[in-house]
Amino acid sequence: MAMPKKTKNTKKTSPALQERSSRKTIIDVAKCAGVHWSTVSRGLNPEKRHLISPEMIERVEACAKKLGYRANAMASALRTQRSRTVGVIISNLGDPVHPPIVRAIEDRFAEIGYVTIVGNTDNHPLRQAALIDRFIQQGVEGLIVATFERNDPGIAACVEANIPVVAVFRDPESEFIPSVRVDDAKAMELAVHHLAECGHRQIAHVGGPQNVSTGYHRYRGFRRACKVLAQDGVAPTAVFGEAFTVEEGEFACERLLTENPNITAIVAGNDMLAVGCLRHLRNKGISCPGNISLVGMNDMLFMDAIAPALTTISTPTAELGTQASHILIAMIKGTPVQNDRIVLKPVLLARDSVAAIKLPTRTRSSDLSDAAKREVRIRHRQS
Amino acid sequence: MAMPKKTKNTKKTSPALQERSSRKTIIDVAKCAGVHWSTVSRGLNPEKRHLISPEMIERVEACAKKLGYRANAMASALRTQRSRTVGVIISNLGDPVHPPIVRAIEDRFAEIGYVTIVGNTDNHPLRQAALIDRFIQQGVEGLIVATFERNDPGIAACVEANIPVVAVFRDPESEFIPSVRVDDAKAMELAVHHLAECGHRQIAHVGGPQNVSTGYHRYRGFRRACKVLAQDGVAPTAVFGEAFTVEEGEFACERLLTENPNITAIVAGNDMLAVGCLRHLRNKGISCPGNISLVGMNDMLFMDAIAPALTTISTPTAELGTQASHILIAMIKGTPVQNDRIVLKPVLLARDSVAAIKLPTRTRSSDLSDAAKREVRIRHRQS
DNA sequence: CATTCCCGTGCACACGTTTGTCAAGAAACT
DNA sequence: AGTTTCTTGACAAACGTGTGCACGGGAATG
Repeated sequence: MAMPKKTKNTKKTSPALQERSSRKTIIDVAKCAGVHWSTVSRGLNPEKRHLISPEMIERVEACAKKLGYRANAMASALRTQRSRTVGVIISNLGDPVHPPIVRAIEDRFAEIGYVTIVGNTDNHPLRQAALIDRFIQQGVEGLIVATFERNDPGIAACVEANIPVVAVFRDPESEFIPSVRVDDAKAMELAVHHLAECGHRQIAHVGGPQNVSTGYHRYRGFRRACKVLAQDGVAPTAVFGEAFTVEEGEFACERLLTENPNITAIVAGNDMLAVGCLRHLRNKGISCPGNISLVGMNDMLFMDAIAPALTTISTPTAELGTQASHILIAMIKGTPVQNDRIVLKPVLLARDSVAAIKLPTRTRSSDLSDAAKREVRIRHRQS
Repeated sequence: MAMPKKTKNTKKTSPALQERSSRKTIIDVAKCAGVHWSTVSRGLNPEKRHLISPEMIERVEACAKKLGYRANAMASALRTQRSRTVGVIISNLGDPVHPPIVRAIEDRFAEIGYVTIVGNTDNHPLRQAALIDRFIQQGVEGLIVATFERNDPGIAACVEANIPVVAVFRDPESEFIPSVRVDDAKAMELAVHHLAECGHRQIAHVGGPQNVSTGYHRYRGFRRACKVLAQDGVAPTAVFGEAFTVEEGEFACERLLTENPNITAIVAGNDMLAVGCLRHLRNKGISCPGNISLVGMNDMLFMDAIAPALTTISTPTAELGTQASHILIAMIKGTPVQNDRIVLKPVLLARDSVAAIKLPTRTRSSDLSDAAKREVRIRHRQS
């Protein structure tokens, strides 16, 4: 056979590869400009551009634009080991609390030319594990995780893979993981104090799952606040939903009211649960705030438009995402991060779902209102 | 053997590269299993696995697991020209219509091992262009875009780059771009007919921007429906917001009512605009539905919980995302796609923001209710 | 004018995979 | 037993880019 043994540049590549080869490479640009492609690489890279003469840069850029050249991010990532990609893991984009967080993260990383990939776990631990795996495999430079449970085993996989991770919205209670969250316990204290000020004494908590830090800390904050006010006759009760959903709130509220028909106020662990409570109350013909007052948490979108406008604790979701991004960016750059345990302050938004009731005997709301009152802003959402 | 002349694998790589080198490669696995790395590659690749003996596969897999090997997606993508990545472009994740769409897309692509990257444009055309550019550069295999305007120039960049694109939620009016959307005109017809049935004759449209297909088609549908019912005395009016936001709805509603104080019903182009209208009405002390009835569109989350519960046209957002994903997956695989112009049916959800008013003279609601009535489902959201 | 220095460019290797080709060994058939 | 067929693993060439190193030429200096 007359075939030479060195048949390198023949059509060895599979047909599938050729199809998309319309994409221009650095070599095409070099050919167009009549220079070596390494020169093109430097001319197009802002950090190495100073090595190249200005007119050469101009020539290269002109050719690149003419050919519609776009650098191949995969090749670049492979060579530099930097994918310019971060991952965000949440339980469910459909939950209105998450989109603002993700939005803020995407914004911050877009600013530095990074791309954001998202994944939903629906609170399945193994789906979370699979997601983290896929993202690491994909080469993410960092991860922002909103689904960590307390002492989550999934954390191990991340630190083992030596990839920067920050927890947002939850407290992983791990010394290795920076976190950004709101002061959940404080939030519940605000709610309880507000209700006590309004004369409520039989206060119940409709909480979320206790294996996630938000549910746990909020319940603790609720109990602590009640204990502080025990001298005033504040008596706590609590039921828990299996998840932070409207349905679970509805069920939990039903259980609560059958077991404790005499409560006058509910602190929900979440606006979702609060909406569930509201639905149950409406179904049973119980007036809110006429018969029972209700406080939610997070101030999700439209919580000021529902009936009754929900008194709730606002959570700065966008700020959460922004702060988490700042930390992660610092970690990626290798910059030392000064404060990696950020706890934001919650604010009570007094609206229409809480009513004052007549105090039974002595009135001593004055001394407990002192500290609490400063935290309260009576305002409706403007934006 | 003492020092071969081949000293290639010396420490030539920059220190930055070495840091992360804790990551195991296919070579580590091969060394562990005592075979050539090509064998490892095939043993781990389901499609080529049949070329390898079962016990060898087992050995390779054991080593891979032992070392915690994760294939480098970037290298794989570079070699195969397939990144297993898709991009989703929306205007704003903070708009409650979008998250369910994105969620559905992420789900569908996760099923086939793909990763989803998202980007927000805030309706800036150049930000959209930049985003498309970044995504293509990133090597996405396909794009789902929810921000195309009518005859959007950004489409050109996509088809030129020879990358599959499908438009969702909007109609790009381009022959090259498959699309999945709801029948906007039909939706407005449902609304107008419903109002007419309830006795309304002075019906106004608070519409969105006319350069986006949704705003445009909804206005056209509104006008068409009014024209059909002109014999019954239905008179149309219209004002437009600059964007689909609550604020724009508020302003538009104000303009509408100062210019046309005698209207009795409003068809909003969007639930956001509807909520804006509601806010203006409340501020002015105008009762809804007492004085003015209101119909929204999309049935965003909590639209059944606001006051009054909003009568609106439901949009199957998740279905939108799912259908778009199916089309895009087919395009990526190269499978011919049978129907690439999907138009889903809207459904009217009658709730509390529409009230019947006494008809002025002759009552002939019977004949126009025949066709319309079948489309109406009186139900409140269950989930 | 000769030497030194520096600036700009070209060369070649490496990043970690996938995959066409091929040689060697086992099995099966004549 | 010899030959063919089949199985299995090894080899090496890419994918497109970044970057250390070497080299060439012009300017500056003695």
